[in-house]
Formats: sequence, structure tokens, C-alpha cells
Amino acid sequence: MNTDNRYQNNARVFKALCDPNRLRIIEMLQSGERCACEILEDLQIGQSTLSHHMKILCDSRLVDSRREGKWMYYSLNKAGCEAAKKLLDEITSQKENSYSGGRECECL
Amino acid sequence: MNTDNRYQNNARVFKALCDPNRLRIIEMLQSGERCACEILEDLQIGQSTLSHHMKILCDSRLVDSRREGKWMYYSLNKAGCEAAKKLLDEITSQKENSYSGGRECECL
DNA sequence: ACCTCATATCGATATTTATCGATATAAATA
DNA sequence: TATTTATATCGATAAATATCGATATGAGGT
Repeated sequence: MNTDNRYQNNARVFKALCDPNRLRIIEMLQSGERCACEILEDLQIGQSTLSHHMKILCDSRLVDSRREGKWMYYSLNKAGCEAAKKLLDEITSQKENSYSGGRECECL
Repeated sequence: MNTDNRYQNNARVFKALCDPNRLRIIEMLQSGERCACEILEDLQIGQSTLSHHMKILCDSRLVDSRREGKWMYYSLNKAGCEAAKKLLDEITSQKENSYSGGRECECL
């Protein structure tokens, strides 16, 4: 994967997290698996909008889905959540021997 | 803060992380403080666009800024990064006694 | 004071995203 | 097979965001 795509790819999981409705959905899933219809009841959005959000959450691997008859059940994907945490940790960690406080700008 | 605002607020830090250019900027800051002009050299964007991204990063508290003469220096805000990690951890953690696997949908 | 350079803000535009209603698909059931 | 129910997809639209160029601000230097 080229460098540009890597940033695009990393951005995807954070995009999944940057919508208030999706954060609310994730919070609902913290207490366990839920049917789409249950989630729909708690949010002030239409059914097609919920389906769209669930697709984004599943694509980001934060959420798993399974079909049971005509119902869809969603749950947190533990591995995907761990991967997101690991990614955030890697992205925000200071690199060793990297202190450059007070360094002057050299780009003149 | 009401509930809706809480989700909005939590979404903000993830919004800061969901742009490829901003991820690239954060990566540059991992190796230490950098002048805006250095960052600008490495990205294929205009100066006003960079300023916009830096504002979003600073507002999210992931990044700190300091002015030195006419230059702006940016660095990772350790506390802000820790807060983001804590938030992600809280958001994605399974709640205790919450197993409900295989539960039937009751919303008929 | 004037000029220059670095950065911020503004206004416009293009792209992306959230949302909806309508329709299609998939599954159960009469 | 026809009907009902749950979910997914499609097409359109509105809101949010990224981007740019132009201009304003702020800080040195002449």
C-alpha cells in the first residue's frame, strides 16, 4: 500500500467514530449485542440512515453483524476495537530520541 | 452538558483524526516539535489550508502551538493524546455483566 | 514608517457526508 | 405463491468539510 493510501486507510476507523449517532450506537453496543430495530427505536433517524451508519461501523471493523432470520444483530468487534486503540496509540506516541524543544526553525 | 452535546464533543477529537493530511501532520510531530513552514513543505496543500488543519488539531487538544517571532511551532499535546486514548478506550470497552449473545430480538 | 515574511482569516467553490423517501431484497408465514 | 416484516440499496438533497486565492494581522528588519 502506498503512503497516501495508508493515511486514507487509517482515517477510516476515525471517520467511523466522528459522527454523534454512531458514537451513540457504539455506546449501546457496550452493554451487549443489539438488534437493528432496537437501535432504531432509540435514535431519531430513519431506517435507511441507520443501515448506512451500521455499514460504516462494520466496514471500520469496530462492529460485527450477524443475520438471524430477518433480523440483524450488531455487537462490538473486540479485535477491531483493539486495533483502533493500538492505531491511536501508535499515531500519538512520541518517538524515542526525538526531543527537539526550543529548536530554531531552519526553513529560511 | 446534555447528552447530545456529549456525543458532539466526543466526536470532535475523532474528527480531528479523520483527515489524511492531519494524520500525516500528527505523524510528523511524533519525532518532535515542528515549524509550520516545515510541515507545509511536506504536504501538497496551500498555506491557508494548513492553518485550517492546525486550528482543528489544536482545538482537539491533540496538538499544542507556540509562537516564536513570526513562526508557529507545533507539537503533540501529551495530555490531550492521553485523553483521546482514554476516551476511545471507554467508548469501546464492553460493560461488565453485559453478555447477551444469542438473545432474541424482542421488538415485535 | 515602510517593507517583507509567516501565519490567520475570509469568501467562494468543490467534495464528502448525513439524511430522507422510495424501492429492492431477503426471510418468514399464511 | 402472495403477503408481511426487517433490512439494504438507490437517487436526491442539504449540511459539513477541504481546499483555494485574496486579504488581513503580527512580528522583525531597513
